Amino acid sequence: MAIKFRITKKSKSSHARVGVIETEHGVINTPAFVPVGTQATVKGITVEQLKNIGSESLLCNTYHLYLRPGDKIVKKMGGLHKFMNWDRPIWTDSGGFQVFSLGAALEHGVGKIASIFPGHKDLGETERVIKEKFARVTEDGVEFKSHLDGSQHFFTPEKSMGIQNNLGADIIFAFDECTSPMHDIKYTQESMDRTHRWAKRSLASHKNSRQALFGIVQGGAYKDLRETSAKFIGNMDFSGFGIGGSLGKPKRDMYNVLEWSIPHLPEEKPRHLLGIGSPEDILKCVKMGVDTFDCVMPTRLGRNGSALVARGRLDVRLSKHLKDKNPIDKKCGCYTCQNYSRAYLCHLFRAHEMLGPILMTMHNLYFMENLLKKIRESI
RNA sequence: GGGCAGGUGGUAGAGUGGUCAAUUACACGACGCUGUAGACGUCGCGCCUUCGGGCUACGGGGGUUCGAAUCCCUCCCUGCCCA
Repeated sequence: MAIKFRITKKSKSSHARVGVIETEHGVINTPAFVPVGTQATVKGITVEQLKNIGSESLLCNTYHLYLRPGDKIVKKMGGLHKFMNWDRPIWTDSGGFQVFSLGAALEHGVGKIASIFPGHKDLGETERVIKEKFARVTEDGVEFKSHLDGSQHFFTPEKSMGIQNNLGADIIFAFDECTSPMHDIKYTQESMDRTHRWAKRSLASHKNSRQALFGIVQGGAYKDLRETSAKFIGNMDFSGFGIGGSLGKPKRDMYNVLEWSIPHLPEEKPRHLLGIGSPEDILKCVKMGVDTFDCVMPTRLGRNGSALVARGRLDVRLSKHLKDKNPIDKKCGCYTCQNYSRAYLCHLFRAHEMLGPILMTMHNLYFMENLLKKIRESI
């Protein structure tokens, strides 16, 4: 086993648990938030800053690093840890999400959590988007066009494993297809069955004993499918499990998905909820038994001017902060709040100074780290 | 005093007889962001509106024309050059 997972405490009032994932590059105390560093960097901040914030691991993306600089180069440079100078645990996403974000998501004009229903769309627009679709799914794998130069590529479970092996993360994911909330049950089931076959192939081609492979539960927002998928994937010899794919339309769908899936996953292995990470969601999902989360939200929001605060978000770009001497949050212990006012942050964003996104990213990641720490202590 | 070039919305700067309330950018205002095609995107940005439209606008005034930001006259202002 490339990792060890120890559950140190279980909640009496919920399915929440406290634990530790031990890897070759150190531990991850769970429940944990995993910052996303798609292109071998958490946008805007150094690994030193990330460590000071307290992040114990980060997640990079197979698709992006395969296209640039190329997994072979990363391998030649000594692997991701050495390449990006991060000696703590790293996760890599399998590239399956890009099948979605460059394929169905573009086609349907939605995210993982749909906020619109079909029927309102202009047909001409839809048609055009489909024509320009970047990804095509077949039994063997996914044919896709690079978003960088339009070149053709083909990912299979074996190829994803090979790339992730070259990248050298501690925890890697099986190749899957992330379905859209707009997919009907028929397509979602076909896709899920295919993802199951891909899971077997991923497992079969996974040879590197230093990496832990996580399987991914799919099945959209359909109860039967989620249960089937959780049982199927949960019974396989993975080191942990990711819950991915469409999480439905309204928010409660997502919680249903977890309620349908988690009971079928082995208790003693870690569970990761892919791509979810708003504070409210994490609070609820931990109670349902999720151990780890990765999400671009804190970094993206920060870069775009929104700070996470106890009450929700605070947009420092707003004119009302122009003369505000207060920090984002007086009680926050992060570097940004210890040293800078809202007025200054507001100014940085208006002046398009890069320090703005940097300071805000630091605040938001600290907020998440602090949130998860409090959650761990409260279980 | 003479010559030349100009004066367009918060700013810069298009437009040079009708399709112009006026391209575009910036600024400004608001909203959005959940395994990152995202330090990004969307919307608004003369006034009023029952959202159909109405009204006032391209330095000021006058004129030509069915019609002027666009052509003519005049005044004012700005910049550059010469004295």
